[in-house]
Amino acid sequence: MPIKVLIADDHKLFRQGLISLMRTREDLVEVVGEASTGVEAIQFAEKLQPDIILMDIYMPEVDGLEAAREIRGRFPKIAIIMLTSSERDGHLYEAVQIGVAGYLLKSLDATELFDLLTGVGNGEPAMTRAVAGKLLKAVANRLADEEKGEQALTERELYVLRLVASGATNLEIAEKLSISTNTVKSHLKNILEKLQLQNRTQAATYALTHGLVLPRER
Amino acid sequence: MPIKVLIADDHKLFRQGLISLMRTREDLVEVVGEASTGVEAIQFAEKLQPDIILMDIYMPEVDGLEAAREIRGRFPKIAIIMLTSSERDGHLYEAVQIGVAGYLLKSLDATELFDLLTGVGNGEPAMTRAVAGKLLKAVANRLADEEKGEQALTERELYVLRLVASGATNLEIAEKLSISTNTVKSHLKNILEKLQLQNRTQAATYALTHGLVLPRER
DNA sequence: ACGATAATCACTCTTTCGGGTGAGGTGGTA
DNA sequence: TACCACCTCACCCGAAAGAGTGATTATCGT
Repeated sequence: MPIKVLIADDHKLFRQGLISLMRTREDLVEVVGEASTGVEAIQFAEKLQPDIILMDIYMPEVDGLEAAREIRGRFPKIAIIMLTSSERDGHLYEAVQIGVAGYLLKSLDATELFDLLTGVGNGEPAMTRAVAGKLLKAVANRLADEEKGEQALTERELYVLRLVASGATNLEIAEKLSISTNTVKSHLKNILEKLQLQNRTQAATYALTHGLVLPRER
Repeated sequence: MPIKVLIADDHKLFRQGLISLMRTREDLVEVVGEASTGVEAIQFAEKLQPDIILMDIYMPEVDGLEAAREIRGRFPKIAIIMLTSSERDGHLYEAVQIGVAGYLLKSLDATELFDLLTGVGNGEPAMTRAVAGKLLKAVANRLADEEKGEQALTERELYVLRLVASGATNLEIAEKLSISTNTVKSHLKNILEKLQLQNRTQAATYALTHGLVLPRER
C-alpha cells in the first residue's frame, strides 16, 4: 500500500505542483491532505493520521517548526519531514532538536524525494548530503562551544533581545517589562556576552538574521 | 498555439511540480525550458525566445530582479512575470520599476495562474488583487511623501546606513569612510529624519527588512 | 538541604549617541 | 549668476548605553 502523505505549505501553487508530481507515482505515495497553515497541519495530522507530513517552515499563524513540535508531542508515530527553502542553520538545528525524520530543501529532485520518502517508511532519516554535512559541523561546534562556555539565551533574554531588535531603548524595554533599566542593562550585557557581540545594534541585526524575531514584513 | 513559457526558479522540486501541472493544460501553455539561476534565465531567454518567463527572485549568482532587468533591456518582447514567495514591498516596487508584466505570489491557485498567463498573452498585466492594492497604496504614499518633503537617501547616507546596520559605531564608520565622526553623526541625523526613525538600532532593522543591505546568511 | 541558574536591582564611571546650531566647499541647474 | 542639494566639519549639551562590581530572591534538580 502507498505511503499516506500530508502536505503542509502555505504556497498553494507549490502544493498543487507537488500533488501533480505525486500522482505520477501513485504506487508509492498517496496525498491524503493538504494544509496551508501550522494550525491546519496539526488538525489534519490528528484527523487523517498520515504516515508522513511534508512540512514547510514559513507558514502563517503557526509556523512549521511549532506545528512539528506539537505534532511530535501528540502523535509520535507520524514522521515529519521539513521540506523548506530555508537554508538558515538555526532552522535546521531547531528541527533536529524537535526530532523530525528529515530535513529537505526544495531544490531537491523529485525522484530523490520519492526515494527518501520510501526510506522514511522504513525508519531511515531523510536528508541530503549537504544538510547532513551541516549537522556534522554543528555537532563539532557544539562540542567546542560547550568547552568555552555555552551560549543559549534564556526566555527573559530572548524577550529583551526582541525588544532591542524593535528599536526600543532600555527605558522603553524596562517599562514594557515592568522592571528597572538596571535589570534591562544587566540582561543586555549577558546577551552581548553570550552572542559575542559589541552593541545593541549588532544584537538587533543578529536577532533579525537568525530568525529570533519575526521581520515586520514577509 | 500554446504560450511558450520559461521557468526560472532555483527550487528544482518547485519547477518539476509546476511543469507537471502545466502538462495538464498543454493546450494553453508549453514549458520550453527551465533555469535554476539568473544567469541561466538570461541565456535561455536568448536561446529559446519564450513568450513568458516565470521568474523567482531568490536565485543564486544573479537574482531574479537583476536577470529581469537585463532581459527587459535586451529582449523587450519577452513578458516577465515575477513568481515569488517574497512579500517584501521593496521587491514589488523594484519589479514594477523594471517593467515586469506581472507579480504573483506562490500562494496563487493553479487555475488562476493559467488564467493570468493567457491574459498576459493578450497584453494584460498579471497580478493578484492583494498585490494591486499594495501598488495603489505605494502610489498614494509616494505622492504624500513628495508633499511633505521627500525622503530618498543619498548615496553617502545609504553607505553610512549599511555600516550602521553592520553594528559599527560612529567612530568605526568615520574611520572606514575617512571622515570625521561629526560628519557621520550629521549623516545619521539626516537618515533618521528622512526615515522617521528614532535611533540607529531602528535604522539597522529598517535596512535589513527593506533589503538595503544583504543579510549575512540566507 | 544544597548548589546552580535565573531574574531582579543598585551604584559608579566612561563612552557613545543624538539634538541643536552654524558654516564652508563643491557641483549641477534654472 | 544664483540657487540648491550634498558632503563636509565644529562645538555644545544632555541623554543613553555599556562596563564593572556586588547583592538579593526564587526556583529547580539532585
